[in-house]
Amino acid sequence: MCLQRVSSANGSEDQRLARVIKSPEIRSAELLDCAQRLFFERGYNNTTVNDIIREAGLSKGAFYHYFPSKEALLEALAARVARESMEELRPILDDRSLDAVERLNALFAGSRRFKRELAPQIRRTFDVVFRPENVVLFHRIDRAVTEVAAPVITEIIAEGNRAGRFDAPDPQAFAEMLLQFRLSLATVMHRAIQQAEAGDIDEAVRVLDKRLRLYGIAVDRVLKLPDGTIKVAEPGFARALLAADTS
Amino acid sequence: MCLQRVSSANGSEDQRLARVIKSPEIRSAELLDCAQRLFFERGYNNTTVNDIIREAGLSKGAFYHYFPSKEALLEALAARVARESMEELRPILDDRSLDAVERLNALFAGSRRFKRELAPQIRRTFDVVFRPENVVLFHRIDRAVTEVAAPVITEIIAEGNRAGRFDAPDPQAFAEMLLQFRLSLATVMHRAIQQAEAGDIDEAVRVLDKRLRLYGIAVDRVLKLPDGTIKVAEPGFARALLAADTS
DNA sequence: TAGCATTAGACCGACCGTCGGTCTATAATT
DNA sequence: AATTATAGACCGACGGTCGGTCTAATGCTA
Repeated sequence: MCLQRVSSANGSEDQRLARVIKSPEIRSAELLDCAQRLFFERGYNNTTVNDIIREAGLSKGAFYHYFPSKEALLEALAARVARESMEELRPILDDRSLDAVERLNALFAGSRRFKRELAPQIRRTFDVVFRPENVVLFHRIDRAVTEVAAPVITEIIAEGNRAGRFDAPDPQAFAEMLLQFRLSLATVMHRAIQQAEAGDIDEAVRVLDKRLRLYGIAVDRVLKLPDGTIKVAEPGFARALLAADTS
Repeated sequence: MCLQRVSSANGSEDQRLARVIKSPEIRSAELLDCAQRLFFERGYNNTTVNDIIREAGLSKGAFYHYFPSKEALLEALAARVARESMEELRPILDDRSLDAVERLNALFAGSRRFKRELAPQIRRTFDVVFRPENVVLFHRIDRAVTEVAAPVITEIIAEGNRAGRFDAPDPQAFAEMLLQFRLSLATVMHRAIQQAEAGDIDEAVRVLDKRLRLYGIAVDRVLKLPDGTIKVAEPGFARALLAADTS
């Protein structure tokens, strides 16, 4: 899909790019694909526009035909990532049989399942994205995710309030605060990944697992639920993520 | 303090910078001063090293004699800001007469007082630092502040636990989570400032004030305190900040 | 309807300006 | 003499621009 180079008519190696015309949707999707791979591998600042177009097999001009700037590409990528992860969880949001607590738990469970399935890739990505020098990348994706998730969480909290399960004075404000809260895991996650990579997997698993449980308790408390109601941790999850083979 | 230009020995105007030698402490402090002003005015990415040395009145070579990179300068600046704001609150931390709840409230009150005193400047700075394109600046300062504040908050929580006022399973983890929590105010703050600048001061004040109260409640709940125990909001504070004359 | 002209816009890549960072020379200090 | 602090010319990388090319679809003519 990436990196096409064409030999010229005379059969000798030709360094020039062939002019290949594709539909704009395909092209921009390909650019996003390449950008995603590279950004998640080396970070935003460490990926040049030239890297991207080399991988995608098209020219500078073409790139700037599709995106007004490198920044804009990042923005578009963040939006796509946010949209896709939302779609991943769609079934849970549409399930009419769940009450607010069950729905929150199902959302956490869903994103755990997703992470387990793609454990090696996720771990590598986290390892890059949570690095301090990659804040820009991290922050843009976070903003995009928050944007799509906030209304959804707000609605769940409002529903929980109506059912008398939650006691959240202001669903929207609480949704925003809870979403902010999840970022406290980024640092912990990054530390754990580093530690695991350094060889101390057991300790890393222990710490991460504990923090996931504490995070769940904090969420419980903010919503006035009994400690342990919201389940963020899960036996074996931390280990599955941290011990994933990323070679 | 910034921008000195010197006429040469022959009395004629000399465009070259004179070689002025100062003690390293002074020099690096001056560089940090200039950097702080510029970063807080235009952001990190929008301030070039040349801008800084022009303002500070010294050469490229001298700059790189003191700091190995622009990044390192930012790091040092963040550390200084964190250290200074900590010193500002030192009296409260040293006050042996306060219990844990009182100490937390005193810390919030102290940082409110600080912000009120410097309202115009603080508001302008927030307006810049909370902008999405300035995440790097924001994040570095946040990290530095978190680093110095975490042990302090951990100790307060532990003390509150011992006194039976808090119920926080893991003081350190809870300290880190609570510190993370404060970032939820950044977005709100930024929105409010924008709104105030757009003219709708009353609405901005109302929103910010409400969010400060809700933030306090969230903190209460995480620590298992009755709603309203921790006072983050204060009558007139939001207005003092948002209506400050920044012209 | 075959053949030609026109046009939109996808695409190319040389080039440019900016900016972080380096290097050599030199002035002051010890 | 050696070391430290400075100056500022210079470098290379990188994001972004610009003039122009190529192609496929559309319109027009005979």
